Amino acid sequence: MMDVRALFDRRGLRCTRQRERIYRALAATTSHPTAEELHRVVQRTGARISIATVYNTLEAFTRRGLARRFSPMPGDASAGVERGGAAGLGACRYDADTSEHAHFVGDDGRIRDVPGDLDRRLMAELPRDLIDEIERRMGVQVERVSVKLVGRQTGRGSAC
Amino acid sequence: MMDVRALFDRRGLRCTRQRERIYRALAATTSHPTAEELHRVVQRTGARISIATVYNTLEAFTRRGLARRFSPMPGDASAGVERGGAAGLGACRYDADTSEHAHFVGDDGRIRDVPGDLDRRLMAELPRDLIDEIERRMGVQVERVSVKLVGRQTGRGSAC
DNA sequence: TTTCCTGCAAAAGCTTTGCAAGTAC
DNA sequence: GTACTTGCAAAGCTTTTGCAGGAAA
Repeated sequence: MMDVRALFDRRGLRCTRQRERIYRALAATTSHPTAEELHRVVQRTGARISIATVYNTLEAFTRRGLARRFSPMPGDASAGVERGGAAGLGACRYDADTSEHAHFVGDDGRIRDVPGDLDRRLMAELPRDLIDEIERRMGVQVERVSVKLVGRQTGRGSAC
Repeated sequence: MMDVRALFDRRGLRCTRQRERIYRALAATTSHPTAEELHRVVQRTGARISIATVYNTLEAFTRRGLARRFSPMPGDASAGVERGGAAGLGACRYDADTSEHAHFVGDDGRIRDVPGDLDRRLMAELPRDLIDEIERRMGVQVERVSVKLVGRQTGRGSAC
């Protein structure tokens, strides 16, 4: 069990029942849930909570670095967006793992983490000097490099 | 001047005045415009066109591989989304360049292409055998690798 | 006790859709 | 002539917001 209160303290967030449950639910899964999904999960634990609070809380988490947010839509493959869904896209997905890691986005829109060791090797292959040159030439400062693999599920896979 | 009609033909799309203008407008810019922006541009050329048609057309283009779509929101930086914007996120952005290329997303939400040569070097650094191993371990087939650089604008830059 | 958070309902924004009229082929 | 497109307005979904009551520190 982790000390969520300390975590919140460090980021200047008040520790409320709702926030704690949301955070625990988010940290307990690797499924990159949507706000709606988290809402359902938290409610099932017997807490009174509104969807607006879930959104507000996730926004707060994201801004304080306690969570990452991903926009809907498999990259731009347009697949995975079954029906006329939301504002055309689906809903944002969230992750309590804020570390730099690669994702695989399948044609069903699901986001899966690339296994840690492969992920690290992938990131390590991106040469720092090339990034430096991009910064110089484009007049920018690169803060994060996001690698997304887009494709299809073909089997069960051996790694989680 | 390009033969848009032939392009459409090859993809099984009827060539209408509206579609042709939308395509030309999209192909003529590197600014990754939104549907709304394209709508304005096309209207300025003196064409009667509705926003719904722009959306429908861009959807058709995206599905037939004539355009790429990007979800709003700088990765997940949450920055760049100034005000309570759209459904919280902004609007999707489009690009007639469907080739595999890296993007830089600034804190203002603007998307810029990484200059061609740097882009190619960056993509080339991703080792095929590592991707292969990811496919094997995860039980997936990787169809595209999307690299996105997230950061801030610091100067004018020397390259477009 | 002061400041922040929650819930509710309403608003906002992007995108899609139903339908009648129009147009490409 | 047939099948696909367009325009319009309305609907749809996700996310934000205003406000009054409640809770954290």
